Amino acid sequence: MTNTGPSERVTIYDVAHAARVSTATASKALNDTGRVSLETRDRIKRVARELGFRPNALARSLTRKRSFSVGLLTNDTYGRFTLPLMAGISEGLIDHGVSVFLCAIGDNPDLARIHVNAMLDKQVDGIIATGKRIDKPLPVDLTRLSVPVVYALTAGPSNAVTLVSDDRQGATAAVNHLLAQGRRRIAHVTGPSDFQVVHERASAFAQALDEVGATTHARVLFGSWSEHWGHQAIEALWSGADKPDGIFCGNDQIARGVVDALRERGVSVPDDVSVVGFDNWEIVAKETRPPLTTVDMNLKELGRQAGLALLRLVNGEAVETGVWKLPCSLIVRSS
Amino acid sequence: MTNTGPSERVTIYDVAHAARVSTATASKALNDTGRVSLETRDRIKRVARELGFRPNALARSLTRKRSFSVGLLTNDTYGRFTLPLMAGISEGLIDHGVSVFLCAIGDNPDLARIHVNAMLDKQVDGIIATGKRIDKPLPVDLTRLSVPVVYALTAGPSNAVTLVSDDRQGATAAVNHLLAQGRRRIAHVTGPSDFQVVHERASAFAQALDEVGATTHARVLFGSWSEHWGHQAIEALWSGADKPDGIFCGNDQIARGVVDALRERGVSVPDDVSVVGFDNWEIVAKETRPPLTTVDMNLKELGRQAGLALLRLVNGEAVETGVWKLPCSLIVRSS
DNA sequence: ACAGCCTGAGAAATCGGTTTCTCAACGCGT
DNA sequence: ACGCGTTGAGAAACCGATTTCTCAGGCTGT
Repeated sequence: MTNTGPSERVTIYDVAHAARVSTATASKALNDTGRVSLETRDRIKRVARELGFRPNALARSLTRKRSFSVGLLTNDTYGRFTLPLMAGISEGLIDHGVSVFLCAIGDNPDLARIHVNAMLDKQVDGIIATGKRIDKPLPVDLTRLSVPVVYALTAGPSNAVTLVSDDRQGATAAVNHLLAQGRRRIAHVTGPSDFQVVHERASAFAQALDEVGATTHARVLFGSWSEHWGHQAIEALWSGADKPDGIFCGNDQIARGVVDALRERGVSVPDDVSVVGFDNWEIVAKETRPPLTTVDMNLKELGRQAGLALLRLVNGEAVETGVWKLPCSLIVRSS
Repeated sequence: MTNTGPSERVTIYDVAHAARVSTATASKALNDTGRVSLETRDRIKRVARELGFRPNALARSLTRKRSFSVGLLTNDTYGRFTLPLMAGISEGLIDHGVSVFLCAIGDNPDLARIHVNAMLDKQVDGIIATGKRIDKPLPVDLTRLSVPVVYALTAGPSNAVTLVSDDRQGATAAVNHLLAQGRRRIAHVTGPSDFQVVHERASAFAQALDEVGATTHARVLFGSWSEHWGHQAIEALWSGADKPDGIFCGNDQIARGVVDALRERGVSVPDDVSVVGFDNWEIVAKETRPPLTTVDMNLKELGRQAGLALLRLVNGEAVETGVWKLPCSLIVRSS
């Protein structure tokens, strides 16, 4: 029963011959197109199944002018954002028979160019550009391509579809959670002020406090995206009077630093101070003691939507351009 | 100067027509094959350049029976291993015009089957299977495929090429580093005992100590791959007499927990105790206080080699089967 | 001057499908 | 019995390359 030889692939000619019809009829039968009697259609399908026929996607793509593959460009080397996104894209597209070429281009424009050209040569139906931050574009111009492009978590031109998480809504949910815990002296320890998301989150933070009239104790501290900065911030906050009872952090690493620093000072989380992070990077959030309450950007869903949006563009369907903000979810743990 | 219309692609017919030759001659000229006069060859190449001709890879693949794309299968959802590997594979293959289909299959056999079929339909030249651990296979059988398969960081059949990091060598380097610091009472805090790498590292640990006759104080503690376990292990070690002055950890997360726990006990790292981790997961290792000395598995290089090995198999070249162990590097930081 | 070889180039087949066009056979209404 | 529309199926063109085969013309040797 061993499969001798390199198992020559079964072509549509083999199927047609075995079913005693022409390849034209075979093709029409297998694709449920054209005029073929039900009887013949079934017979051909049965024969195809028996022979284990699998159409050569390359040949099909050549005439259909659809390769059923798309390119995914990323400059995220750690994969912290890319892989969840990728998983979502892949999941959303595999149902439509679409596969994904992944290209990690870093910040190298030449490498990016090479990869984009390779993808275009392979006739990708479209491209998804992803990055780490929404206010910087990838190091390559994708606006003059002959295929549609969708941007996710990276800056795109205004006439394109760009998907991002709704950081404002996420931040609001985080602050409202702190308020619901009865916290009123809330600080925001966040990343570098040249990130657009930093401003969005900070502005939502301020507004949410404003709405309950709790602005008196509101403070925003800008720094870096590191645990180290979380420590420093606590040092600064605890060296003054009016210590906060709630801290909303710009990401989980900062939150991790904040929680660790508080513990080292003997401040109990969440009894004395409640802390909320951002990103739901499980490897950090779950290992923090106590596990971190944080905002999840639903990257997988964002990826799915990006994939489906690209598919609609490929099919020539109308798609609303501009920035799509997808909701974040608050993941409540013990902090 | 705007690009009106969907910019019809330039085909080899256009080039041939513009250069007043047949497509046969054009093809031969552009590929530096066949018999074409130098003069004609140059003219055709010039025309092709002027027209911006880029051959349709699909059409080319159809006759050449080489798609110049390979599939990458992974069950690693966080991308901690996959993305560096991917970057290496991609980097090694792009020079050869080969692109990579990435499929995240998790632990779902059906999904895996679907993706493998999609890749085969798209005529991938080969497949690279990657995972998180070398003693478990992916949830799909790749042994009866019509294309070559290379395994990286996952279990493969013995007659295939499997690339893994040389954990024994890496662990030896780690222990020797501790010994070079003058440490003699060394413990090994590592992951679950049902991981093969855990045994390899532990065995290398024991052997390295044996060679300098320092086995008296050698202890191996098995646990989980978490920071939490690092804390617990320190608690256990410090509750007895004969506390270690050097700790080799099974991964960076454990090491992170160990270092944090030591700091909380007022034990100085590295003055009182030296700690070495494993993985060089920078996001953990660099943020540990002090930054972690750790073993890097050189995953990018491993990926590059996996890609090149696959390419050789695709080209029908002889490749030594079995397990290839690639060296690890010790990254010395301050711990 | 003629057979034989080499060179450069094109015609045509091919890869594995899809799609358009054509056509024979059949049913139906009158 | 005749015209007409419908149906099922095949022949052939096509997608965009590569590759084999063929052949005219020039060169060489005797």
